[in-house]
Amino acid sequence: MTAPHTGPALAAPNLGAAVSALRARGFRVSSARRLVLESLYGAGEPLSAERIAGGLEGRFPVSDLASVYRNLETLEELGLVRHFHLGHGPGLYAPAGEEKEYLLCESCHELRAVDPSELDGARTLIQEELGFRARFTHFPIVGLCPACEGSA
Amino acid sequence: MTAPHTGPALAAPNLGAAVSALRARGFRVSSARRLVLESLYGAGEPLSAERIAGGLEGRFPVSDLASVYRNLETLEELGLVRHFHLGHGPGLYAPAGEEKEYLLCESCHELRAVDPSELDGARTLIQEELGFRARFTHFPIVGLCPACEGSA
DNA sequence: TTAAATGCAAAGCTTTTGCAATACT
DNA sequence: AGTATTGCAAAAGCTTTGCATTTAA
Repeated sequence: MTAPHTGPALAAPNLGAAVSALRARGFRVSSARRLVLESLYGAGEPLSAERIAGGLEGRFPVSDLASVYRNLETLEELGLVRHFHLGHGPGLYAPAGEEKEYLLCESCHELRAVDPSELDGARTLIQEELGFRARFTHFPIVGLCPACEGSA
Repeated sequence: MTAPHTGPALAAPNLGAAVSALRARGFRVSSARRLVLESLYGAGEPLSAERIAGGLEGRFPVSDLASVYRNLETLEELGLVRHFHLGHGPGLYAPAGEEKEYLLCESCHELRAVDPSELDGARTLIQEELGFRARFTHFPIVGLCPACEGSA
């Protein structure tokens, strides 16, 4: 928690840039920390801490879960990583940047990832009507998918 | 979990109606179960299971946490109760019906409850554009409140 | 009477914390 | 060399489960 430096969010487009950002801010690049970044950038999908610590089914060495959590926290404070929740399971982590927003059907539990631009209409409307700048990135939008809405 | 009857959701406007609904469906009205309902209808605000079991600061007798959870689950399956999450804390429970939807500022953590009608514009737009019927009742909409949006 | 529901204890799952040992810079 | 970071172990916070006992109907 006591970090050499803490500043505003910055997203890195790839592993190398993330490592540079760490060094530039005075953070060490330990093997455990590098492993977390490699997993996140290598997976191409959001990961749970457990999955990262487990080595991503053989693609990476197994590592300590507590350290993974600590690194994810550090990386998130730095703005290199974000986490979100899709339901009652563990939190999911991904490199900051290429955010997706999620629609979760409360009936059939189908999960649909959409590009933020697809929700810009709603975002604008909410901002105009309520003054609130919505980011649907931390929790999914829960509701009924077209199929379940139809049969309701 | 093995219930005498399970059917579609029904909201009850008050304690008496909820008790009747229970009986009508063949569920027993035990003192523990009644206590959960009394707390939920009496509080006027969403409650955690822990708070219900704790007797709501003296307003009700202390009861068993596991039973509270089991009853909340039963009542939710029946459609008399719903639960939602506002952040990383425990789930919150309230009588079904008078739903609120929540806006949570990710910067100052201000929580704003809004009437569902205030989000109907956005709901309609999302339905038109994505075919998805959004209910912002299980997770809050996370983003920036007017004040924090202004200073960003 | 009898099966639903309780109360207690224990465990499960996710995340956090304390601390001595290690390793990055 | 000095301190950020690790690895291990233990605990914390929320929720679920097993089971013998109680109780509503």
